[in-house]
Amino acid sequence: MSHAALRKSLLAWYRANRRDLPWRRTRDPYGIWISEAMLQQTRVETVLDYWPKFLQRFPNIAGLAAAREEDVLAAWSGLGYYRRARSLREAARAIVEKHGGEFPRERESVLDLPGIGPYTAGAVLSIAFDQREPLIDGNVARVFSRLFAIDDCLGTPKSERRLWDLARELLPRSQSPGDWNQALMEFGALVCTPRAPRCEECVLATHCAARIAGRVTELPRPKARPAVLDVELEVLIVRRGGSWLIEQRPEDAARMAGLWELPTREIGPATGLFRARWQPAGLFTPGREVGRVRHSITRHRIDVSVREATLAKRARLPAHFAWLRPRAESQLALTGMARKVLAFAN
DNA sequence: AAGCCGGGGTG
DNA sequence: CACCCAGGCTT
Repeated sequence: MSHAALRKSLLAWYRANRRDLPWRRTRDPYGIWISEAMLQQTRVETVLDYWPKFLQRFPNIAGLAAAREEDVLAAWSGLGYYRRARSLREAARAIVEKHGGEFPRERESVLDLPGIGPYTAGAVLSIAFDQREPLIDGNVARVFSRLFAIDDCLGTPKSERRLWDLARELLPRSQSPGDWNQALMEFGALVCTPRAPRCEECVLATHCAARIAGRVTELPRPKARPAVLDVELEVLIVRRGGSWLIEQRPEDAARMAGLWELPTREIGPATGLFRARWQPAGLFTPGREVGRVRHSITRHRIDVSVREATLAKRARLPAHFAWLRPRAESQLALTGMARKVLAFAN
């Protein structure tokens, strides 16, 4: 299929099938940037809940730059990959410092911002500024690897180079590059899906190398995944009035730094994800188990034993403890696991 | 190049 | 269950 015919078919499909997503209703680079940061490794359905609230809370670059980090984390709470939130704020501050508060239009300047890599740079520049910049995300990688029967494992330098070369080559000259990039991603999300792709309704099927070779289900070749680790935790429900005792993770923690969680310790083999014993010792008297909760954090599969507990008499709580008042959850940067356990215990 | 970061939906 | 999602950063 000629590039021209390919573009025509896919753009026609996109015009007829594109979802009406809220961030597709704006041309504001700030809103588009926020959506792209949220969408990193995160499903559209999840972002639908967070994007409007985040924009209401931090309406523009200056507002985000002036915000306290804990407030940005609170708005991000539950989305995961919390470095994205910190980077967003840092990048907003850099834009105020170096670019007069206006989102930069030069690719190199955009790539200099923390949290923005090749994908996000291409997305914001093409969608917000109509620049002829390509992008590769998980969807586009899958579409291309099938369309052109690329055998190399995803993630290798060879396949990366090939994918970006293709993306650059296919980018239309006379049509909106933002629409084209979004058409590719939308097609991957709705038709050329990871499993059970809808080849019967695929407008590119007759020209799909994988389809012609009968290899759709074996492409793309996935990259090897790290082994899963099992973690066993004990989490305490300590009530005072209607409040719950919560504990802040250290600022220098490798993961979820500074976020709030319920008092937690690892029961099984230590992974370093959570502390090994209650701190300080003797503070809690654990009571009965009220239930178990399953959770996962990246490659860790977590089995949580939720226990009621009481504080020792005349306990002196260290400063990293606090009481979470009812209905104050939304204003605090709780971990997703803490939200899950609280919802369960309620 | 490989490992790491959250959390959840889906087949 | 396994897989992977509008990735980026660090080593």
